Amino acid sequence: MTIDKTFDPAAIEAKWYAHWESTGAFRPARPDAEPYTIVNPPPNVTGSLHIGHALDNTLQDILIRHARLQGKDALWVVGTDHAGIATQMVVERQLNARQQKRTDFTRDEFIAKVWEWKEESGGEITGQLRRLGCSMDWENERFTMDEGFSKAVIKVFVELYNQGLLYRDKRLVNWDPGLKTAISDLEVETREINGKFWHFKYPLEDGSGFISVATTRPETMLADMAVAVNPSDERYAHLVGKNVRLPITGRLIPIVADEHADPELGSGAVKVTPGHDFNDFEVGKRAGFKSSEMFNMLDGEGRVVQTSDGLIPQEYIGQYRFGIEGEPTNARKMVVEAMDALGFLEKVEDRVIQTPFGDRSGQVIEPWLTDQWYVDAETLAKPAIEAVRSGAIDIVPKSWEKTYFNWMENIQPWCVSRQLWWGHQIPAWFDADGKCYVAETEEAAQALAGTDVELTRDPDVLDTWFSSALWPFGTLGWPDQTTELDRHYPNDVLVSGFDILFFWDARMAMQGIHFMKEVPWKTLYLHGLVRAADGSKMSKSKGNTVDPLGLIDQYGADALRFFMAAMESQGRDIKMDESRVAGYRNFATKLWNAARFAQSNGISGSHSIHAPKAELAVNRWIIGEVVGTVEKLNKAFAEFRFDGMADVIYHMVFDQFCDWYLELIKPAFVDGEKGEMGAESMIVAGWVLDQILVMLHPFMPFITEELWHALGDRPYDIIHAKWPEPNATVDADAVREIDWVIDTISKTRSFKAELNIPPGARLTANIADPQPSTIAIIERQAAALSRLGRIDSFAFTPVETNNVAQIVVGGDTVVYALDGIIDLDAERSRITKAIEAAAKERDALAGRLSNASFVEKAKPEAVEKARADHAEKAAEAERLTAALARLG
RNA sequence: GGGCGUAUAGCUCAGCGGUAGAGCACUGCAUUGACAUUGCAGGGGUCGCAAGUUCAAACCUUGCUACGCCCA
Repeated sequence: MTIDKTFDPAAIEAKWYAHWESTGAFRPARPDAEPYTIVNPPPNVTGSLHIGHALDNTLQDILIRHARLQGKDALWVVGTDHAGIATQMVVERQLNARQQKRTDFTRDEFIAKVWEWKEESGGEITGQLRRLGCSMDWENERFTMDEGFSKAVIKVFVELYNQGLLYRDKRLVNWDPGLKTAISDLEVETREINGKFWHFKYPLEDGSGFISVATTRPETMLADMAVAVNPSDERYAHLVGKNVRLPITGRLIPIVADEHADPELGSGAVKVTPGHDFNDFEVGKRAGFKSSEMFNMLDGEGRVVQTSDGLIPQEYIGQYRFGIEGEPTNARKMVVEAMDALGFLEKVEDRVIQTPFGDRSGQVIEPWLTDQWYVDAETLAKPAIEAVRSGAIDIVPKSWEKTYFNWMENIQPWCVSRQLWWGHQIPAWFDADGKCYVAETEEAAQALAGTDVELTRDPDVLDTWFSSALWPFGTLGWPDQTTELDRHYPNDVLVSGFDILFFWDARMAMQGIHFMKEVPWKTLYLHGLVRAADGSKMSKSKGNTVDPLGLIDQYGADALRFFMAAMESQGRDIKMDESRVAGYRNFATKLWNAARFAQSNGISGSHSIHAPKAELAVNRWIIGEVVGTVEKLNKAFAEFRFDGMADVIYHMVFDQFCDWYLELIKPAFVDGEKGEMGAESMIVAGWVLDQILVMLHPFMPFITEELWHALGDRPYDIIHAKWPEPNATVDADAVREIDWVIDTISKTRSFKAELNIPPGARLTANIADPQPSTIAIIERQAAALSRLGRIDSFAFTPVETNNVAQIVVGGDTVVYALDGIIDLDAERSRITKAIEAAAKERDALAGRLSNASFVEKAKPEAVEKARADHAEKAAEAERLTAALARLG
């Protein structure tokens, strides 16, 4: 197969992906090999590929492809998340567009519609992950609500309940009045908004005066149950124990002493609304109120309802808590106006208020007293903390450990019930008295309750994260003891953005350790966010998102992937830089053309992963470069340094292989130069190119597979090739020889450019007093020196003229006679600059060496190196000085 | 208020104790032969500021400044 002149990523990407998938290349099919496992963070079934997915999945694919090349039984588990709230919102929006709403249907009808939507429109992202080249095990694609996974979720719920680690409780929750469901602490986002601070006078019951309170939520006074003052606050000591006659409702409430009241803030006295404020709930409990007695004055949408004492005036009932679009009035406004009319409004201040918002709905969260299910996270967190402390889980980069510990050590009960329809319905049934029976099936619950008892199932569903926390083992067949589970749990590494460290990673650690008695993964690799070019966070609302598919269309998936790897340094976000994506497209093109050159010269794939035997220095040298590259790559993989990996392979391909090696062996392929050198170079070049393709494959899977096949008839695809094991070492003699050649050529090019001598000008070189090794090198490398350095010949005699350009290479001074074309002043100034540079370094080293403390205290290697460097620089400066003198 | 991170060439970033690096951008030159999605050569940095530790600091310590994120 002849390689096309132009590299067209689109032409090869679809072809190879389909080939891999249809041949089962992504399946773990090496039962005798060491397993290697990653589970993919399941994207929302409603989702489409954004730039963050591109990063996250590229990193995972690099690790999986690398493991596969190492011969491991690599499994990359893939699937999608049912994403309770997000998916229900999508389908509800569709209904709204047809003037329908969820409640027009029965629960079963609605759920059927969501499944229908999922089958037709869900999972767009799975096709997009394929475009990125991700080698996931699609044949075992999972869904967090598929049958087997649902079984695992129900089992976990029941077991945690039976172990007392999951319980029902009446307490304040974060209630989202937009979505009309409880949400967890993590789903609440605190933002600062400009609000007001209202100061009210509350009249004392005995008519002896007033106590001032200030509040940011005046409407909640309809459910006030106390006024609190600080026990140390002498201004109010005499009032503690007295009662206040609450305006509007006329409720009689006590003045209590509580540390929560801050004497410095406002008047120092605060109103206490236990049913609608987290702090007040605690104050209320300390004041002796049971949670069942606490007043609730709002419904699920944030409208006023009557409190249990029936004291809220009728006109307030049904009013929204505060301003809402399209509503003429609201409870807040009415309370403030009423207090003003009564003469109880002292003043109103502007104030910045920390306000909780639902992260999905954007609504102001209402603390609301309801019955919900809670997981005892504190108990589950303990072994998960220990796992990181002991090193059973290695968090990379380590700096995240502190954040992990800090959160886990202060973890709160996790509210896991949601008032939605789409999700895992909670396996709990209630009898007429509200007694609860938790079991995996209705039959089992009935058995617990007794046959005569009529049961109703809890209508709520579980938090999506409750189910996805089981991903590392639920996808492997748990609770059944499958071979997959046995082989692939614990997973090797989890790759995730730090933004879901608490939401998902920590909860996986807790559930995994609890149910499997082993950590879910040995390494937790956390990466940053991909930011817009200006450093701002990408968001749809800002309109500054970059579409990874657009980048793939423009530059190819390989280029985008390489960009992600190259930019991924630990503990830092990635700023989008399209010019770098373009740069890596150019890199791919470079490789493509190098392969074309190889092919057109009859170079083809090798048959061994071990380095071929080589006599020529250039071949021994490039084999050594491969050895060095493999070592550096292996180290970077061991340390999860993706940027390091990219850097190493990039320079190997571009600099060592294309810029020098191919150029140096060209004479072997050109008639009239050195045809007899060709055979060995062809074999070595073919082998080196193979090693490069394999090493590059995890980063650029498409182009490497294409070139792999273009360069030979292969017994297997590159996706299943073997990671390089050159079985060779770096050859110091070869390195010295090729370094001399490269240095001579570079310095010759450089002086030409600086002296305005055409780069094509062919010159003769003189070395008056060459070292014997130099003569041998020149004999062997004459063709390369001629072709790349434009040096026709070397003479080992002094030149006759003073019109010369001179370069110092190692211990040799190479002199070019340039009568008639050289600008001697320019050459003098060029050499003077070089002398200054060498002398500066020489003197710096001399200064260091003359410092007795350095020689005494520094590491011996450092002293030795300084001596050697000093000798070298001194010799260079001396040679250059002599060269300058020769110019007259 | 607590924690974390970042500050290095015009831009995006490596380097984290022994002579400042890459890619892009910029300047000059080249070019029919793998490659203009090119090649060669070059200019450009008191490594945020200050003090300290050390024979030696971009790198370690402390403080400060600026920016970002997380938690309360």
